Amino acid sequence: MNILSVLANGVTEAVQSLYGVLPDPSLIQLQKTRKEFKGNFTVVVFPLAKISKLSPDQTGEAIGSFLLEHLNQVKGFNVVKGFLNLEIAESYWLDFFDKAMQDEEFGFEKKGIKPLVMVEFASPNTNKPLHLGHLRNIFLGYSVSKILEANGHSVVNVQIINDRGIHICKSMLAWMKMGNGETPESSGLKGDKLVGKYYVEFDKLYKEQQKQLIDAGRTSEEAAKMAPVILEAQELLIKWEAKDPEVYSLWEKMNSWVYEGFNASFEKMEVSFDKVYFESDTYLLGKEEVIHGADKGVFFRKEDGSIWVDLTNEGLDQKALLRKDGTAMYITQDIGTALLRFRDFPETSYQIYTVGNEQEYHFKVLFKILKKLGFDQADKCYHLSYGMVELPEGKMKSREGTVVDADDLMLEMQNVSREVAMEQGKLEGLTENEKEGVYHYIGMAALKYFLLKVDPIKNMLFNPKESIDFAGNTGPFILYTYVRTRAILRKFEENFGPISRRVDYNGPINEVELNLLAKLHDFPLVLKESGNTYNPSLIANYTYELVKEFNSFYHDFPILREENKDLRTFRVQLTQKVGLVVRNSFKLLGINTVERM
RNA sequence: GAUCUCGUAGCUCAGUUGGAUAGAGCAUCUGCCUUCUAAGCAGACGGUCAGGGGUUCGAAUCCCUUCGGGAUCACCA
Repeated sequence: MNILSVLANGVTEAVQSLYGVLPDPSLIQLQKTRKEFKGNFTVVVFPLAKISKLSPDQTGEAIGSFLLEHLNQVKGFNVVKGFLNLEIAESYWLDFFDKAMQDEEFGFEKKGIKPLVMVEFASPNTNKPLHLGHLRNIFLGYSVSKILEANGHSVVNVQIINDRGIHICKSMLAWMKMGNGETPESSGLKGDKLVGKYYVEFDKLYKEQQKQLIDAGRTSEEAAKMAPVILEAQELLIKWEAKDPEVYSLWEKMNSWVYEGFNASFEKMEVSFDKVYFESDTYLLGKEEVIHGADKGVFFRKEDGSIWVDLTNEGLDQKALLRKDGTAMYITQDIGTALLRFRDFPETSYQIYTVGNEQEYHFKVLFKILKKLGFDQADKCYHLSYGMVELPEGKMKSREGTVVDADDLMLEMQNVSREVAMEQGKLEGLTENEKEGVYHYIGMAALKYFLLKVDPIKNMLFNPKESIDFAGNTGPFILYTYVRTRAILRKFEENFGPISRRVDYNGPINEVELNLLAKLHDFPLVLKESGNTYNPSLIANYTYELVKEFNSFYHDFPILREENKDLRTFRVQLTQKVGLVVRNSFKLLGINTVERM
């Protein structure tokens, strides 16, 4: 049984036996003892003093004595201003550590004991390359998926690619007009970059034409509607929907370039998907379902033929689902996608959509619609919303060229990492290839940790000029500590053979060792909490605290140089376990560890 | 205008269901490498937890209100 429940039960018994009242569980408040006081866990006495009708300090003393007498895990206590601080016996910590040492998957639930969860993330449009905002999305979604898995769920990672619509037609049109048959091979450009380039070209041309129209006396609204290129793009979309062979094959060709580019980026990011959905496969299904819903009377038709849903009873608005010309909208395809997923994975318990917080309203509406259509799964759809990544000058805007390109940033991180590593010069003996691998991993650790350590719901700031730190509360700092643990273990094994998984040490334990054990003790709780709240930042911050504690230990006490054999082994075991928990935590964040740096 | 969300040190962020004297990193300053990797450790400096009111034995945390930033409220995606 967990020590916290042991203590809670003990306090309950104490109150009942001392004061004859069974206390409500909410009155038993246990927390970790603050550093400046002696003890490991603290009982907040104030609520219990109401039952005892004695002063908090008297009550604390009485409960403390009771626990000392009845629980062998408690070896001492003190009462300070209404707080009962309990000291836990070393035998409890050592026993815990012995169990943890034997549990390779310490803190992890057995995979698959909980129901299947679908996690959607990434979900790019095919007309633009990936940028920093996507990185936050992708790292967040991937990490949440890993965390849920560690909490015992089966998980499928999916993404929906918005591969159809006016946006890709714009790129296609510009390529037809100005591309001269350019391909990724002929230009040396990554496929997504090439297609993105023509999207920008389109926009330039479009703006020029609008300006001419405005100069000729049109309003800006009129100009936006009548510029020749936009009309051409719309025509292209209609041809596409009619599956015009020429248009369709161009669309297929350009999208395939984009996917090749995306896949190269995903590989660098070290993420993967179990299934990819395409809007072009789901929008017709969505249309059908909307029409079906209108026929059933779940939705209603306006005079012009457009189809709407009325959500005013749910506190929302009316929302269009199908245009008067019968074409699909953004939400139409989302309905279709959800449907397809329910069919593909009927055993799914939760569906998690990792999408930015600007779409909160959209998902509220979507889930209500699915519910109205009679899908019970709608109750188990969850919008994992996250804040924007802002630049010092505000939001990233592609039109103003202030987007931070994902590939560029990843490359930049690797470069910085190389520079720092060269200065340190600790990688002698590795081949150039191995070194580049290390630089890459360190760079990705810096980037991923930077984006994941912040609470997802908050907007966060990225300052390109300052680049991402490698010291302090950062990925590389944590990696560095991991590498230290690895070096110690290597040397220990060279000299003394394999490390035992049984903890035979009987104490004493010094304060820093105890802090480390207590931190390790927290790991399963943190993992559970981060799973319940879909929040990787809890893992990130936990890992940082663990590593801080270890560095302090490493600095103050000899490990390999410890002469007492039993103590040396204990400290090496502690080192090993810290290293493993760091590595596993980083896995949950989607970060790979390195052996040297 | 309505709804949602955020506001904690110069900057970037932590702060578990309300608990003790609000914590880290960066930046600035000071020590510590012939001993397990100094991308480290230890210390100093730095706060009206946006302002005001309320609930409570106790509030950064809950409620009300004002101010400030962001987002959303399309037959755009």
